[in-house]
Amino acid sequence: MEAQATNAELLSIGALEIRLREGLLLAEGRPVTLSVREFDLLVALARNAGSIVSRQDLYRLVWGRTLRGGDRSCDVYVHKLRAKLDEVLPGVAFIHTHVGFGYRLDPAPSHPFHNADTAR
Amino acid sequence: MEAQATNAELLSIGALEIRLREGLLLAEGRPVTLSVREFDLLVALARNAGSIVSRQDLYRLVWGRTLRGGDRSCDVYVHKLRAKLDEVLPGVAFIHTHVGFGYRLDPAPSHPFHNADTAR
DNA sequence: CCCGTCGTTCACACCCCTTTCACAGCGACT
DNA sequence: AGTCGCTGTGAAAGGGGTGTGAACGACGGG
Repeated sequence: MEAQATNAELLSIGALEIRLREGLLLAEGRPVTLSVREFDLLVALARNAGSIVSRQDLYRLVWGRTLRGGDRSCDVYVHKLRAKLDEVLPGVAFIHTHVGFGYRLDPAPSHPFHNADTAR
Repeated sequence: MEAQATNAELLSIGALEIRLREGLLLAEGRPVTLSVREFDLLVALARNAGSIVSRQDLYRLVWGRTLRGGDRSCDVYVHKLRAKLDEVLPGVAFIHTHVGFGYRLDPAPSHPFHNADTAR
Protein backbone atom coordinates (compact mmCIF):
# COMPACT_ATOMS: atom_id res chain seq x y z
CA MET A 1 0.00 0.00 0.00
CA GLU A 2 1.78 3.06 -1.17
CA ALA A 3 -0.99 5.57 -0.89
CA GLN A 4 -0.94 7.95 2.07
CA ALA A 5 -3.71 9.27 4.25
CA THR A 6 -6.84 10.57 2.62
CA ASN A 7 -6.28 14.17 3.61
CA ALA A 8 -2.64 14.23 2.60
CA GLU A 9 -1.35 16.87 0.24
CA LEU A 10 0.55 14.36 -1.80
CA LEU A 11 -0.17 10.91 -3.20
CA SER A 12 2.60 8.68 -4.48
CA ILE A 13 1.87 5.68 -6.66
CA GLY A 14 5.00 4.14 -8.09
CA ALA A 15 6.57 6.76 -10.32
CA LEU A 16 3.47 8.92 -10.09
CA GLU A 17 3.26 11.90 -7.81
CA ILE A 18 -0.15 13.49 -7.37
CA ARG A 19 -0.30 17.01 -5.99
CA LEU A 20 -3.85 17.33 -4.76
CA ARG A 21 -3.98 21.07 -4.09
CA GLU A 22 -2.63 22.06 -7.47
CA GLY A 23 -4.30 19.40 -9.57
CA LEU A 24 -0.90 18.43 -10.90
CA LEU A 25 0.44 15.02 -11.81
CA LEU A 26 4.15 14.28 -12.06
CA ALA A 27 5.50 11.16 -13.71
CA GLU A 28 9.11 10.66 -12.75
CA GLY A 29 9.15 14.36 -12.04
CA ARG A 30 7.78 15.33 -15.44
CA PRO A 31 4.48 17.23 -15.40
CA VAL A 32 1.51 15.57 -17.10
CA THR A 33 -1.43 17.58 -18.30
CA LEU A 34 -4.75 16.13 -17.19
CA SER A 35 -8.27 17.43 -17.45
CA VAL A 36 -10.32 17.93 -14.31
CA ARG A 37 -12.23 14.68 -14.75
CA GLU A 38 -9.10 12.72 -15.51
CA PHE A 39 -7.36 14.11 -12.47
CA ASP A 40 -10.27 13.46 -10.13
CA LEU A 41 -10.57 9.94 -11.47
CA LEU A 42 -6.89 9.31 -10.85
CA VAL A 43 -7.19 10.67 -7.34
CA ALA A 44 -10.18 8.46 -6.59
CA LEU A 45 -8.28 5.41 -7.79
CA ALA A 46 -5.09 6.45 -6.03
CA ARG A 47 -6.84 6.86 -2.70
CA ASN A 48 -7.88 3.22 -2.99
CA ALA A 49 -4.68 2.04 -4.61
CA GLY A 50 -4.28 -1.70 -4.54
CA SER A 51 -7.95 -2.41 -4.10
CA ILE A 52 -10.78 -2.69 -6.57
CA VAL A 53 -13.11 0.25 -6.91
CA SER A 54 -16.51 -0.43 -8.42
CA ARG A 55 -17.91 1.80 -11.15
CA GLN A 56 -20.68 2.93 -8.83
CA ASP A 57 -18.23 4.09 -6.17
CA LEU A 58 -15.94 5.59 -8.77
CA TYR A 59 -18.77 7.54 -10.34
CA ARG A 60 -20.00 8.75 -7.00
CA LEU A 61 -16.51 9.86 -5.99
CA VAL A 62 -15.67 11.68 -9.21
CA TRP A 63 -18.99 12.82 -10.62
CA GLY A 64 -20.70 13.28 -7.29
CA ARG A 65 -23.90 11.53 -8.26
CA THR A 66 -25.21 8.03 -8.70
CA LEU A 67 -24.26 6.07 -11.78
CA ARG A 68 -27.17 5.51 -14.09
CA GLY A 69 -27.43 2.31 -16.06
CA GLY A 70 -25.83 2.55 -19.47
CA ASP A 71 -23.55 5.44 -18.53
CA ARG A 72 -20.10 4.73 -19.97
CA SER A 73 -18.34 7.84 -18.68
CA CYS A 74 -16.20 5.83 -16.27
CA ASP A 75 -14.93 3.53 -18.98
CA VAL A 76 -14.25 6.38 -21.36
CA TYR A 77 -12.21 8.30 -18.84
CA VAL A 78 -10.33 5.23 -17.67
CA HIS A 79 -9.37 4.84 -21.30
CA LYS A 80 -8.25 8.45 -21.57
CA LEU A 81 -6.29 8.21 -18.35
CA ARG A 82 -4.61 5.00 -19.48
CA ALA A 83 -3.63 6.64 -22.76
CA LYS A 84 -1.99 9.61 -21.05
CA LEU A 85 -0.21 7.47 -18.48
CA ASP A 86 1.05 5.11 -21.16
CA GLU A 87 2.27 8.07 -23.18
CA VAL A 88 4.49 9.21 -20.33
CA LEU A 89 5.40 5.84 -18.84
CA PRO A 90 5.10 3.30 -21.65
CA GLY A 91 4.69 -0.34 -20.75
CA VAL A 92 3.71 0.31 -17.16
CA ALA A 93 0.16 -0.89 -16.53
CA PHE A 94 -1.36 1.23 -13.80
CA ILE A 95 -5.09 0.70 -14.13
CA HIS A 96 -6.24 -2.89 -14.11
CA THR A 97 -9.68 -4.08 -15.11
CA HIS A 98 -11.56 -6.60 -12.99
CA VAL A 99 -14.44 -7.71 -15.13
CA GLY A 100 -17.70 -7.46 -13.29
CA PHE A 101 -16.13 -5.72 -10.30
CA GLY A 102 -14.37 -2.51 -11.27
CA TYR A 103 -10.95 -1.00 -11.68
CA ARG A 104 -7.80 -1.22 -9.57
CA LEU A 105 -4.85 1.15 -9.55
CA ASP A 106 -1.55 -0.60 -8.97
CA PRO A 107 1.94 0.15 -10.27
CA ALA A 108 2.78 -3.56 -10.08
CA PRO A 109 1.89 -5.69 -13.11
CA SER A 110 -0.91 -7.97 -11.91
CA HIS A 111 -2.01 -10.36 -9.25
CA PRO A 112 -0.83 -14.00 -9.41
CA PHE A 113 -4.43 -15.20 -9.31
CA HIS A 114 -6.93 -14.92 -12.11
CA ASN A 115 -5.05 -13.11 -14.74
CA ALA A 116 -8.17 -11.77 -16.30
CA ASP A 117 -6.29 -8.53 -16.03
CA THR A 118 -6.45 -6.49 -19.10
CA ALA A 119 -3.09 -6.56 -20.65
CA ARG A 120 -3.01 -3.53 -22.91
CA MET B 1 13.27 23.28 -8.61
CA GLU B 2 15.25 26.26 -9.75
CA ALA B 3 13.36 28.96 -7.94
CA GLN B 4 15.04 30.34 -4.84
CA ALA B 5 13.66 31.42 -1.51
CA THR B 6 10.74 33.81 -1.48
CA ASN B 7 12.72 36.73 -0.13
CA ALA B 8 15.66 36.25 -2.43
CA GLU B 9 16.95 39.13 -4.48
CA LEU B 10 17.21 37.07 -7.60
CA LEU B 11 15.02 34.50 -9.32
CA SER B 12 16.40 32.29 -12.06
CA ILE B 13 14.06 30.37 -14.34
CA GLY B 14 15.88 28.74 -17.19
CA ALA B 15 17.33 31.53 -19.30
CA LEU B 16 15.34 34.10 -17.35
CA GLU B 17 16.86 36.17 -14.61
CA ILE B 18 14.49 38.20 -12.47
CA ARG B 19 16.01 40.99 -10.40
CA LEU B 20 13.34 41.70 -7.84
CA ARG B 21 14.70 44.87 -6.31
CA GLU B 22 15.23 46.55 -9.65
CA GLY B 23 12.10 45.19 -11.26
CA LEU B 24 14.24 44.00 -14.11
CA LEU B 25 14.00 40.93 -16.28
CA LEU B 26 16.96 39.55 -18.20
CA ALA B 27 16.63 36.91 -20.90
CA GLU B 28 20.01 35.43 -21.66
CA GLY B 29 21.44 38.63 -20.27
CA ARG B 30 19.34 40.88 -22.50
CA PRO B 31 16.95 43.20 -20.68
CA VAL B 32 13.23 42.83 -21.33
CA THR B 33 10.80 45.68 -20.91
CA LEU B 34 7.83 44.72 -18.77
CA SER B 35 5.05 46.75 -17.24
CA VAL B 36 4.42 46.57 -13.50
CA ARG B 37 1.56 44.10 -13.82
CA GLU B 38 3.49 41.92 -16.20
CA PHE B 39 6.50 41.88 -13.91
CA ASP B 40 4.47 41.10 -10.80
CA LEU B 41 2.67 38.33 -12.65
CA LEU B 42 5.97 36.82 -13.74
CA VAL B 43 7.29 37.01 -10.19
CA ALA B 44 4.19 35.33 -8.79
CA LEU B 45 4.55 32.52 -11.29
CA ALA B 46 8.30 32.30 -10.80
CA ARG B 47 7.98 31.98 -7.03
CA ASN B 48 5.83 28.92 -7.67
CA ALA B 49 7.79 27.65 -10.64
CA GLY B 50 6.93 24.10 -11.53
CA SER B 51 3.64 24.28 -9.70
CA ILE B 52 0.21 25.14 -10.97
CA VAL B 53 -1.10 28.46 -9.70
CA SER B 54 -4.84 28.97 -9.87
CA ARG B 55 -6.30 32.19 -11.24
CA GLN B 56 -7.67 32.97 -7.81
CA ASP B 57 -4.25 32.74 -6.16
CA LEU B 58 -2.59 34.52 -9.05
CA TYR B 59 -5.03 37.39 -8.86
CA ARG B 60 -4.64 37.67 -5.11
CA LEU B 61 -0.86 37.65 -5.41
CA VAL B 62 -0.61 40.21 -8.19
CA TRP B 63 -3.68 42.40 -7.83
CA GLY B 64 -3.97 42.07 -4.06
CA ARG B 65 -7.70 41.40 -4.02
CA THR B 66 -10.09 38.55 -4.65
CA LEU B 67 -10.84 37.55 -8.21
CA ARG B 68 -14.40 38.34 -9.21
CA GLY B 69 -16.25 36.09 -11.58
CA GLY B 70 -15.88 37.09 -15.20
CA ASP B 71 -12.64 39.00 -14.65
CA ARG B 72 -10.27 38.11 -17.48
CA SER B 73 -7.32 40.24 -16.36
CA CYS B 74 -5.23 37.18 -15.54
CA ASP B 75 -5.68 35.68 -18.97
CA VAL B 76 -4.98 38.94 -20.74
CA TYR B 77 -1.74 39.51 -18.87
CA VAL B 78 -0.63 35.94 -19.28
CA HIS B 79 -1.08 36.55 -22.97
CA LYS B 80 0.93 39.78 -22.86
CA LEU B 81 3.65 38.10 -20.86
CA ARG B 82 3.78 35.17 -23.23
CA ALA B 83 4.07 37.52 -26.17
CA LYS B 84 7.02 39.38 -24.68
CA LEU B 85 8.80 36.22 -23.61
CA ASP B 86 8.29 34.64 -27.00
CA GLU B 87 9.61 37.79 -28.62
CA VAL B 88 12.89 37.43 -26.76
CA LEU B 89 13.13 33.64 -26.60
CA PRO B 90 11.13 32.30 -29.54
CA GLY B 91 9.87 28.75 -29.41
CA VAL B 92 10.47 28.37 -25.70
CA ALA B 93 7.20 27.77 -23.88
CA PHE B 94 7.45 29.08 -20.35
CA ILE B 95 3.86 29.48 -19.24
CA HIS B 96 1.74 26.37 -19.56
CA THR B 97 -2.04 26.30 -19.31
CA HIS B 98 -3.77 23.64 -17.25
CA VAL B 99 -7.40 23.88 -18.23
CA GLY B 100 -9.61 24.12 -15.19
CA PHE B 101 -6.65 24.46 -12.80
CA GLY B 102 -4.48 27.44 -13.68
CA TYR B 103 -1.09 28.33 -15.09
CA ARG B 104 2.32 26.80 -14.52
CA LEU B 105 5.72 28.35 -15.15
CA ASP B 106 8.11 25.63 -16.16
CA PRO B 107 11.82 26.23 -15.61
CA ALA B 108 12.74 23.39 -17.97
CA PRO B 109 10.34 23.90 -20.88
CA SER B 110 10.14 21.64 -23.89
CA HIS B 111 10.80 17.96 -23.34
CA PRO B 112 12.07 15.75 -26.15
CA PHE B 113 8.73 13.97 -25.88
CA HIS B 114 5.88 14.53 -28.24
CA ASN B 115 3.89 16.02 -25.44
CA ALA B 116 0.94 17.35 -27.29
CA ASP B 117 -0.37 18.67 -24.02
CA THR B 118 0.92 21.81 -22.42
CA ALA B 119 2.08 23.53 -25.55
CA ARG B 120 -0.45 25.77 -27.08
C1' DC C 1 -1.84 70.28 -25.10
C1' DC C 2 -0.29 66.12 -27.68
C1' DC C 3 1.22 61.72 -27.40
C1' DG C 4 2.57 57.17 -25.79
C1' DT C 5 2.13 53.79 -22.17
C1' DC C 6 -0.56 51.24 -19.13
C1' DG C 7 -4.55 48.91 -17.08
C1' DT C 8 -9.14 47.35 -17.74
C1' DT C 9 -12.98 45.64 -20.12
C1' DC C 10 -15.39 43.79 -24.02
C1' DA C 11 -16.30 40.92 -28.01
C1' DC C 12 -15.33 37.33 -30.74
C1' DA C 13 -12.79 33.14 -32.27
C1' DC C 14 -10.93 29.07 -31.12
C1' DC C 15 -9.96 24.86 -29.01
C1' DC C 16 -10.26 21.70 -25.29
C1' DC C 17 -13.33 19.11 -22.37
C1' DT C 18 -17.28 16.47 -21.41
C1' DT C 19 -20.86 13.64 -22.72
C1' DT C 20 -23.02 10.42 -25.57
C1' DC C 21 -23.38 7.07 -29.17
C1' DA C 22 -22.10 3.28 -32.05
C1' DC C 23 -19.50 -0.45 -33.00
C1' DA C 24 -15.80 -3.94 -32.11
C1' DG C 25 -13.65 -7.33 -29.24
C1' DC C 26 -13.83 -10.98 -25.86
C1' DG C 27 -15.19 -14.37 -22.54
C1' DA C 28 -19.07 -17.26 -20.70
C1' DC C 29 -22.83 -20.02 -21.37
C1' DT C 30 -26.28 -22.97 -24.30
C1' DA D 1 -22.22 -21.38 -33.98
C1' DG D 2 -24.93 -18.19 -31.80
C1' DT D 3 -26.24 -15.24 -28.09
C1' DC D 4 -25.53 -12.35 -24.17
C1' DG D 5 -23.09 -9.35 -21.01
C1' DC D 6 -19.15 -6.55 -20.23
C1' DT D 7 -15.47 -3.62 -21.60
C1' DG D 8 -12.39 -1.19 -25.19
C1' DT D 9 -12.24 2.45 -28.43
C1' DG D 10 -13.04 5.89 -31.93
C1' DA D 11 -15.94 9.75 -33.27
C1' DA D 12 -19.48 13.50 -33.12
C1' DA D 13 -21.91 17.17 -30.87
C1' DG D 14 -22.45 20.66 -27.53
C1' DG D 15 -20.84 23.68 -24.00
C1' DG D 16 -17.50 26.08 -21.63
C1' DG D 17 -12.89 27.65 -20.70
C1' DT D 18 -9.20 30.12 -22.85
C1' DG D 19 -6.68 32.96 -26.58
C1' DT D 20 -6.54 37.28 -28.71
C1' DG D 21 -7.30 41.75 -30.81
C1' DA D 22 -9.20 46.17 -29.98
C1' DA D 23 -11.52 50.05 -27.73
C1' DC D 24 -11.73 53.09 -23.82
C1' DG D 25 -10.18 55.98 -20.17
C1' DA D 26 -6.46 57.30 -16.89
C1' DC D 27 -2.08 58.85 -16.26
C1' DG D 28 2.36 61.10 -16.96
C1' DG D 29 6.13 63.07 -19.83
C1' DG D 30 7.59 66.01 -23.49
